Amino acid sequence: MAKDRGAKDRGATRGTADPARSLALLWRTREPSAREGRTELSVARIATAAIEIADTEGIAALTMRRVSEVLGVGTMSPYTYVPGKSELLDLMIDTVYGELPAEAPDEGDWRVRLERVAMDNWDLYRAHPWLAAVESSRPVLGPNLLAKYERELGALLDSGLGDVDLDSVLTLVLGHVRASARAAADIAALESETGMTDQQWWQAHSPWLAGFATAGATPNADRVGTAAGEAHGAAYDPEHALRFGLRRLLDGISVMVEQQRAGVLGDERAASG
Amino acid sequence: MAKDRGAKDRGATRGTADPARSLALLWRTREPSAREGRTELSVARIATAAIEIADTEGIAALTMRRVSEVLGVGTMSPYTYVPGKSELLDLMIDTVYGELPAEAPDEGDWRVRLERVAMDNWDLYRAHPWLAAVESSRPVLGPNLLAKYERELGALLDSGLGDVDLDSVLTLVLGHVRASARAAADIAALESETGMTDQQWWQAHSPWLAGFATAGATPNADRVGTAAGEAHGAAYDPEHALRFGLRRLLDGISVMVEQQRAGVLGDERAASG
DNA sequence: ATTTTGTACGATACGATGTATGTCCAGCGC
DNA sequence: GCGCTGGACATACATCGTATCGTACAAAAT
Repeated sequence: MAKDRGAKDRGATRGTADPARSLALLWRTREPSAREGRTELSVARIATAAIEIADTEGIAALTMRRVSEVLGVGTMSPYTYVPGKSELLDLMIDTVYGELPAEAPDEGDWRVRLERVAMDNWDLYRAHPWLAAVESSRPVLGPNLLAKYERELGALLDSGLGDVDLDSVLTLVLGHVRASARAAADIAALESETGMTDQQWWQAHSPWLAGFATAGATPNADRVGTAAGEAHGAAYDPEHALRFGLRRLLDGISVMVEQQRAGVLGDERAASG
Repeated sequence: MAKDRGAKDRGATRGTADPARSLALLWRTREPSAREGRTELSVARIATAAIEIADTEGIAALTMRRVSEVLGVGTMSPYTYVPGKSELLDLMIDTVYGELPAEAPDEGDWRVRLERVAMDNWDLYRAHPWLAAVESSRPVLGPNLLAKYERELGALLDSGLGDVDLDSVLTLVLGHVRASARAAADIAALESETGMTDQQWWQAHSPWLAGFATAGATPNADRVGTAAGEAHGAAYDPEHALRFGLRRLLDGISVMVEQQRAGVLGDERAASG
């Protein structure tokens, strides 16, 4: 009974488990059931149901019991096809990557293409808000993630950057998109949980705050906070944060690309490591 | 028994709960126990213990039972001082903000100062890796967060940017630092859980991957992935990602600052909203 | 046609977790 | 002395992931 647990369970919202099993799952090593008995379930059906739940009810509602319920089977039945919840998350992730455009953007220069790549990712996050919260820093390299990486690198080849910088640039931009998407998903989740808009929330609590804080002690915060709040209609506007940050990033990357072309840039990593 | 749960519990690792209670907690509305009976516990002692646990054992190990155990009291005793786990997280967050430097950086121009602000935040995340994972998009404005915001804005005043852009710039840079810190904490957690370095992990699983993937189908990914892995000694190097991204961001922000000074920049938000 | 076998599926149960609830007890004012 | 108040705690419950083991049925073997 309950043999060597202890390191398990905690992977609840963490998309990474035994990678060999996840890899086998993602690349569909398992033959589609040699004996062909009664096969109500399948890896694909389970993944689809799980994605549906996470999309519509939020990642917190994604429990194995709920998945089973949606599929109309017993609680433990999905475990025949999927080793555990972590592997299921890995599977969900690689599955939705498959919804990205199949071709690398080919119009414009690297800057136009990179912006396009960023917005494609943004759109995917909007379609599957749980994705940003669940991606791991040690991703399981499924077929669709591999294809995604290949495609996105392809969009940057004409920048003239070296391979290492190529990876750094892509990681940086996609990291920004992911962070914005995470924030957006957080806000949406909070709004549906609390039944209050961000704006309503701040309005409801600023009187409290005013009561506690010493008046005039934080002039910059008061002034800038108010200005930002009014400009965005909220304390934080994810869509604005995305575009604002993307513009600064692309400008900053342009500086690097031009330095590189002018031969000015030595080996930058030597100075930063 | 267990009346209207359902919207509770899920706040497990989410640092936001009933904000009025959190605010009252953070600003210490509650008098320090008028009756002075046997007072073993206090809000401060609970917060300190919780931070200690999260620092040394990871945020996943932070349970109410563990907190009570460390304090040497019964499981439910902390609830006398703290309404719930979410509020405790809010309290922990504002408490560690208090460890940041008390004064705004005053050497150099805005760029030097902003970089300093970024690195101060980075250092805080290194000291408390759980922080990056727990900060909410709807933060509870405790005294230390308010002071932090005031101080960080002060470092940027000489940039000549307008109030709204000031907030956007700060949010952008701190978001990058936080994302890097989150990634670093993720990696560290994975390494201690799995007992494997990122590098070891990739080396152990690249044979698997090679077996699945079609050889030669993804040349860019293969080449760039290998190059990046060798350059950083891992698939992802958080410290490098932090510095690389910070440089691009500061370059990009410089472009904006100079455009602003030259009067070139109209109202950017009109075009992006 | 009958037996065997392997696998899909499910019922039950366990440990972990947040926290509601009711109780006990120490110290205070009277 | 006596009741009151507020701090501390033991117990219990719902929910979650999942280990374990039993059942039923289709394909294979006879």
